[in-house]
Amino acid sequence: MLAAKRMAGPEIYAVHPWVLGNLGKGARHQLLSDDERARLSKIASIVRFKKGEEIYRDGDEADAAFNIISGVVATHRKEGDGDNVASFLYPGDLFGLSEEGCYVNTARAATPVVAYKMPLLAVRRMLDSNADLDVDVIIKLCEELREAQRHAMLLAQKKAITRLVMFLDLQEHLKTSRGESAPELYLPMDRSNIAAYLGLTPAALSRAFRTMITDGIIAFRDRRHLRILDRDAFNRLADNLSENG
Amino acid sequence: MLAAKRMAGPEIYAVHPWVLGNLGKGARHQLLSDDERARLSKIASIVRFKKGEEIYRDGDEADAAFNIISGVVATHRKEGDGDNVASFLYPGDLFGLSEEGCYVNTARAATPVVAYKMPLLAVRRMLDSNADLDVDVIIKLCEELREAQRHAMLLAQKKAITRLVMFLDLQEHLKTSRGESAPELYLPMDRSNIAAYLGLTPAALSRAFRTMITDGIIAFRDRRHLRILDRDAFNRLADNLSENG
DNA sequence: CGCTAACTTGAACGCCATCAATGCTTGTGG
DNA sequence: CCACAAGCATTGATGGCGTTCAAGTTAGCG
Repeated sequence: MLAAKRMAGPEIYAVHPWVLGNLGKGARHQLLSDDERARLSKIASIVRFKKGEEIYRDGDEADAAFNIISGVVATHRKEGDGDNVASFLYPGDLFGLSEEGCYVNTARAATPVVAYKMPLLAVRRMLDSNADLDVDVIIKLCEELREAQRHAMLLAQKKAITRLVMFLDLQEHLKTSRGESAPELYLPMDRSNIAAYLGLTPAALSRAFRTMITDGIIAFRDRRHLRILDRDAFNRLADNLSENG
Repeated sequence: MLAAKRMAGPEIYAVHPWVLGNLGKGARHQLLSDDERARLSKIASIVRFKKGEEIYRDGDEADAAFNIISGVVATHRKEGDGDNVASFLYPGDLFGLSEEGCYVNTARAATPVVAYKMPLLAVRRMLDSNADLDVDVIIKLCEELREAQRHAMLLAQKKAITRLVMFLDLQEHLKTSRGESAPELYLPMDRSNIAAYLGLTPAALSRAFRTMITDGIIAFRDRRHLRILDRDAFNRLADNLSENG
């Protein structure tokens, strides 16, 4: 059901770190040239995963990197009380590359997923012989770094609602950075996945949603589509965060 | 009290990401060649900061990068309920580089600090004209990324003691990666800084310490030096985390 | 030696985890 | 297309833990 794509092959999107300072109006750009995509597609194969299926496991030998075509992947890490979600990955994202030797976290399909699978060895050979890709890797790493730091700041919040607002805010930025302008926010992943990302139990997440619904700040059309009704109240919560009133 | 250094100039240390997979026995290596250090030292000046002093502030125009000679720097970010510590930076660390345009967090001396200050423009010129430094930047970014992800996983823990154990574990790895083998752990920063890093209040941190002391797991010589007495109990807590026993 | 800031400790409250039961969706097979 | 089953989400009740506010103590520094 994708819009027809003339050009096949991996697509890696990222915001250019030195185009904008903050996560303001950052749009994501295609990092790969047509030539690079063509060469990558020669060594890539298309793989499919059912929702909930494991793509790779913590400790497995890292032999391939993945580039998402459609769907959402969640990377997990088992810690103390169950496993937490370290990141959500969307179409255009690349994962499985940062590791050498063994994967350091577990990747699982949060929705049905279609992806390019590329043998790590071949990718690394390309990187070695192509200085241009170095810059791309740096850009991608910067993006992942910023996201990890945002995630940490989110998790440092003490109240469930605060974390949820930061999460929704982040999702909105992702949406606009993809160029979508729908008034609704789409949350493709399960509640339990969101809860794990927020460091909460599903029950606590549900209550936080309920509170915001009762206060008339947000409304759900169905379990995955929500709309922000009271933008002022929402921003008041969000501003709390980035500017500490 | 540093060992005499024949060679002056910036030093940037990092673990090589593809020497070891995990944070196992990873030792940090000097990334810069003597030549690079010599050239960097030409554009660097030495600056000093008193404990608590602000090095740069969120939103300031980013005009310089810093390389720590001695002391500890904490990067802060103001969020919802006060400001949290995003990272601690030690001698050999480089900071203020990831940004272009404006600093995205506030850096503050957690102890008295001596550092090299390098104009960003000059550093960037060097990077552009020197492909070797690209790899160094990638290595450094990988390291920061891993650390940010560990921080997030730490913050996803629900109990104060769990977070504290993960933090102490991390400090131990840092110590061994610096090649130190003292039986004591040295915590140069204030309690309030540690609490902010752990996403806790100083009160909660104090209670977590007290519990571990009462249980005979750790003991303090003074406020900054502690020793792990019951390694088994400590590891049991730590293993809890990475293996979900 | 006294001051100040940081740390610790105490008591009460509030929020989230936990456990358990109900209700809703989704996917499967008849 | 419908019925059923299994998983997921919500809701309720309770208890533990961390926050909060405040007082007392210690450490660090002039």
